[in-house]
Amino acid sequence: MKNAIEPKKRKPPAERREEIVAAASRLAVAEGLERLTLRRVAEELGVVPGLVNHYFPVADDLVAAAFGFAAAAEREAIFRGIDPLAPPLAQMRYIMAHLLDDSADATSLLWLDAWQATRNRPLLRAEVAAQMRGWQDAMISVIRRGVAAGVFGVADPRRAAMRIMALIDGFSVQAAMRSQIVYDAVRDLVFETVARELGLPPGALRP
Amino acid sequence: MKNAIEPKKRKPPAERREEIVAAASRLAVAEGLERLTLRRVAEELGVVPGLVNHYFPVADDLVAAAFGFAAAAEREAIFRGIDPLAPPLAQMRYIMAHLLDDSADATSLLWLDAWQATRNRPLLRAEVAAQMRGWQDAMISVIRRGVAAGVFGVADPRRAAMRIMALIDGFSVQAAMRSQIVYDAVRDLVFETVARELGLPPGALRP
DNA sequence: AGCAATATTGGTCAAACGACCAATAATCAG
DNA sequence: CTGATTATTGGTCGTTTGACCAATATTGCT
Repeated sequence: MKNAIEPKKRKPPAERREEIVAAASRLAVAEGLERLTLRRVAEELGVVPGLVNHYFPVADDLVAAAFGFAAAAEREAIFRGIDPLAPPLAQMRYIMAHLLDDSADATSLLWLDAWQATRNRPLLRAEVAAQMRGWQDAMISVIRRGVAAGVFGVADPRRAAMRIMALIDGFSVQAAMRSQIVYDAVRDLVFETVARELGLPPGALRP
Repeated sequence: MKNAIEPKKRKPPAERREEIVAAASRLAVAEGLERLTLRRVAEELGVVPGLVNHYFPVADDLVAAAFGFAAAAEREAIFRGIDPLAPPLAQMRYIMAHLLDDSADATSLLWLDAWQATRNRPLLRAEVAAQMRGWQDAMISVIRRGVAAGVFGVADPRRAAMRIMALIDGFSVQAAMRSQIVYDAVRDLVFETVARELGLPPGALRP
């Protein structure tokens, strides 16, 4: 019984690092990138601030990693829920439903934080750009499948995906203002415009 | 010659207050809302930080006022440049050209800052909401004029304005990422979609 | 002219932050 | 088993921030 309060435990570096990023990601989603500090992450894990600083000598690295973790996790969760055997229209409807869900609020705020913070954090900007590319690639492949199946009338899947993502970005801004009236109206706009972009009838994507 | 360096001058409170807000607005546009602090504003004006604090005992008030000033100034500058005798289509094309101009970068970044900062600043959120309403109202009246003249095919001007503004918000996000390729593609999307929203041919608004 | 009001100064204060560092102890290689 | 490595601790340091305050000087009112 050397230390009755807390035995000093040591974890393999890779595991500890992942643990830190996960905690930081949780904090980022819950309270925003602004409040993501070394001290808060350390407190969340029950370790000393210096330890977090040991793994992330530059704080911006941690912010970028936390955002990347959260964004990738959410994207993968959505795409993991897709039935690969479902028709492309159903797949697209599933994606849109989750992106424009009421529960997407926290994610929208996180993205908004990230876009703003890229202004002064080059590392975060690279990570945000990478995550946006990840979304775009995923969207492109879904569109391609729809085109191959003959249900989407799209000439250039890549450009269509870019336009759809831009629309959803605009939706995130509205979500941040928390005006339910605007929120619903813009959601309708996104559903309609995306449907039109894919050569579908106006209500084809609405849940 | 009591003080050879700087004579202590006193200005009428209203004028001084306006001077402070103007300086803060300048700073907000140039460096972002993040770097808008009492000290920087004071330095910009050549006064002591305590003086700024005297006029704005709560710093959030100054941030909200600075954003409101900048946003209102830009909006009024655009609408003042509109020829009231020009046909509605030309008016709309003028507005869109200025909103999606390359020089709109600084403004886009300011709005992005503001949207993000509403998360923790209720006063700023109210100001942002007010400015968004201002834009929406201005847009509605232009649309109404076009509808009255029979050149815009719009059923509900209010909803059309909301949708158009949401599209432009999405464009601001892309502008913040500074990827020229995406930037141009999204600009095309906005031009096309707004034209479609107003019942115009696809290229009607492109400059 | 004299007085009240207050704009303006100059300074302090505590809080929070990232960065840094020496000391300790757990882990692993030889 | 022994020594090298390094994860982890606990603490300091300088910076920046918003807030606060007493003292002073200017303005406006009577």
